[in-house]
Amino acid sequence: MIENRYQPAAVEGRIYTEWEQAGAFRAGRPERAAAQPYCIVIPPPNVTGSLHMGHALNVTLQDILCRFERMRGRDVLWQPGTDHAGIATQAVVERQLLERQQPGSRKMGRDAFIRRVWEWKAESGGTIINQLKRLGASCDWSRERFTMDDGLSRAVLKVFVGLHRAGLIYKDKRLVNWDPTLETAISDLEVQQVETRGNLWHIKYPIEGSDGFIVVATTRPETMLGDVAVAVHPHNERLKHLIGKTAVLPLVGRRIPIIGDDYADPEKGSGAVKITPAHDFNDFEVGRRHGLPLINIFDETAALELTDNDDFLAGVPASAELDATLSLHGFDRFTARKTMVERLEAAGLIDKIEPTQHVVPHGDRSGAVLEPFLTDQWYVDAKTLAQPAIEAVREGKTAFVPSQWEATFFNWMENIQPWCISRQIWWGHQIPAWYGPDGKIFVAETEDDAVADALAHYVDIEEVTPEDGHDIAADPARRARFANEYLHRDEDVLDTWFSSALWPFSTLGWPDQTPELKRYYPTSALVTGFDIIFFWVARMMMMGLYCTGKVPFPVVYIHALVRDATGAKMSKSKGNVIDPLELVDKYGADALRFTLAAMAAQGRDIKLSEQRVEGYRNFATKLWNAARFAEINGCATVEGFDPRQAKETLNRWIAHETAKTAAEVTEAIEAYKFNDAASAVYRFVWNIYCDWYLELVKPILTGPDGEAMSETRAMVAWARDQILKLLHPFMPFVTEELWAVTALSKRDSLLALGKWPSLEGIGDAKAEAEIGWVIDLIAAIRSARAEMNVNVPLPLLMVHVGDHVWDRAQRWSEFIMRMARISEVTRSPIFPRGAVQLVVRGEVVALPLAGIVDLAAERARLAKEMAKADADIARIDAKLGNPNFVARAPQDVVEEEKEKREEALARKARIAEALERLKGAE
RNA sequence: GGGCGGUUAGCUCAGUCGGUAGAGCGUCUGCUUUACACGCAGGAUGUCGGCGGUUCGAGUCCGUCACCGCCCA
Repeated sequence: MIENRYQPAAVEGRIYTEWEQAGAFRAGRPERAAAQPYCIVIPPPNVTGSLHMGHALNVTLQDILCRFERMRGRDVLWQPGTDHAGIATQAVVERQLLERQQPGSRKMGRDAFIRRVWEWKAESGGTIINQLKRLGASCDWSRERFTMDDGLSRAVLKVFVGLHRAGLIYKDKRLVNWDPTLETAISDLEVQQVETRGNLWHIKYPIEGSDGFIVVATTRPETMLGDVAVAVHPHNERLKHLIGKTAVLPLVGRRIPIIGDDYADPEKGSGAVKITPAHDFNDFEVGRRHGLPLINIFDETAALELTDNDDFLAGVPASAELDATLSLHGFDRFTARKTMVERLEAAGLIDKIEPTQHVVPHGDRSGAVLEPFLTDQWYVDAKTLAQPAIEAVREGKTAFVPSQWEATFFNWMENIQPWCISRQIWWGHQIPAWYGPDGKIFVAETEDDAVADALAHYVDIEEVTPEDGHDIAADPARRARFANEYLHRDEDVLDTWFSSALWPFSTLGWPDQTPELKRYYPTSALVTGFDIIFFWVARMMMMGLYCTGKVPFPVVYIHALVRDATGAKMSKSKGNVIDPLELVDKYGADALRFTLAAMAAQGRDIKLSEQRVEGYRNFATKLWNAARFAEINGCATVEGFDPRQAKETLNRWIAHETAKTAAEVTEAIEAYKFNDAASAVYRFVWNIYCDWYLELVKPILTGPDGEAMSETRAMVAWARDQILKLLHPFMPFVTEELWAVTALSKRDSLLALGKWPSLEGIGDAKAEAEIGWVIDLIAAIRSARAEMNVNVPLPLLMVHVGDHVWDRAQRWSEFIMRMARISEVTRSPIFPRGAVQLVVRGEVVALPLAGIVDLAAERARLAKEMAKADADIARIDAKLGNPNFVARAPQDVVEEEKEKREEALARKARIAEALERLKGAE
């Protein structure tokens, strides 16, 4: 006997093990060799990660799709894996070293540190995978990949070298967003612009050969040490006469030109701006336009670097002022700012200090204030790669769902900037570039290839004799020595997203033409959050098209972000994450999954409420008890049972409703409307199957044995089985468990590998009409007696009804008596005095309540109905009285309104009669 | 500054051909009805943010304003 409560904690682990042991999630199961493939690649979570609500939503939706397609018979590959997450992981391990008071990464050295990270990955990298399993994710774990696996790393090298040869990866010296705490460059996307309160310092720069000053306004006075010019707008009436003159940079003594450039907005600040090309993106452009030098005044940690800084000292005469400034060497930028402002104030060079609100770039990982920094970095020519991706979306080869995201995608792709892909950290794919003693760069997939290229080059320029070149090339030991002595590999690693961009095909074996690649690529859909459209989706599109010539997926389903109570994005650094596993522990994975699916309406963020999860836990219990009811009543799956052959109207009706629901659920999942699918199956299970079918079926199941009983038992079990299937993608654990425990003999297969209901052609409008009437009648009686507070059993009179209605009433009398507490159903030609009138689908029935009923209550009830009828009539009359409506509205709409009017009038007349009779009863 | 989304019942949210507003939770009333109190039955609750327009008809389309949020600069 089934227990009366479903206990998720006791079941989920066991069920998951069964799935894995059966290889249920394995792609390429032999019996599906001829099936159509279906493939989703998981957005690889960080190995550092632990499951948060965003993962839970993301994984639930993918699992729904995968389980759905698997049940539809397709050969499903849900490709799992994790991302090495360069900066994040390196930071975690470094923090750990610090906490344990062990030597830091720099002290350990590169190789030791990387070994340390691998060790860390080995011991805790599996955490997130186990958490995904707890949610029920049906990934093919045998194919789990990691972005730093050998195979994937090979793909990375191949793409890097290929893009470099094609001129689409290049090295460039330009300003990058520099994170001074992580001491690495980051990409534009990793910059968070934060609205910050600050000051606008107005500083007076003396003008050479006069007593005058030009006042520049800046939010970053410390960068003035790198100033190379002052700019004013050429049309600035007040200041344009200064163009061509020279200013003397305070604290330094550098002579800098005053130039005309329309970047200097006359309305802003003082109208004049200092130009610091090495420390400001806009100034960099201004400097380039005017051929100005670049003076970098910071080191990698954004501390001042002044002594021995030739650029800084060039052309600056020695002075006490300069010496004082040089003493700031090594100061942090913010300390330097404070000191410098004090000195300027003392010198009377601060014109004013204006409080201001401005945006300051911060690193999204470290939270540090970023510094525009002049460095050599590797870039991807994203503009070129973006073109085919833009085309593909425009042509519909890849569609976003909801489609509004396409605008976001285009907007970014059309304005895309070069992608800085080098990072000055150690954990990641080391850039396959080797430098020769002359600075020549050799990019190759292996060191051996680089050596070969280098030898060819140095023979070519006669640094190495052809004979030596030949000898070195022929001898592995000498090649290694040559590499060691003459070549130096680039220290940097690639942006994590570089390898993620290859994920849809690198996980399938690319660059080898593996059977998996052939079968599952392009994948079938991508499911992800909008926050990584730029980071990941766009880059997969670019790389996929470049490397394989095909879009990596035809559909990108963009789901909502699960936000915290204030609507802020949940993130580890903010510490505002809700732990989904706590909810799983408390209510079960199925309840959480169903909640997320039900709330996954397109285009809206999710604020999760625990009450909702509790409600769907109750739903699982309801389902559980429905199965228990079936078991108690001997309803077991009948092999080969065909619902189309059912004779009982009630059974034909539930078959009809089941088929309708199956169609709704199927259609909704196909359209990625997970919430519609969830509510359709919820409503059916609870409000149709449990509330009505199982209740109506009770007299049959407790009645005498016979054909009706056996057919009904079979139908109860059949409908339950359909429910388990329809619900399985949403609630895999409880449905799988019920699939097993409700079986008399072992089922053919696990439910996870079961067949999705395909119930076309099961429909019965007549059954629907008949059972619909019974339901409406019972509801009307219940409502009336509740309103009048009558609990005793009552007879039901069918008042001057036609024969076929009477027949129907008799057919269902037993059911009506049971469910509406009716003592007997009889036919009456007249309406008895003092009876309560109900109208159900146009037929009048009466509850003889003379002496029982509270006349005042009944009068009130009728008055309420009368008011509603009047309101309906008034509304329809207003419509039909409008000649424009009759003339312009579609004919069927007008007809419908006329019918409604007739119905409302008839209703009103009956209510009037009833009120009349009530008077007679008094 | 540019763009996007939101504003619907006390709360959280559905409502994708324009045709009399829905769910869950909460709330109120009544129930030891032989699966389930994580339950059953019944009830109440909305100038669909404001204003204007299109239309026979607008929560739904257009314009505008307000507030909230996000993305980009």
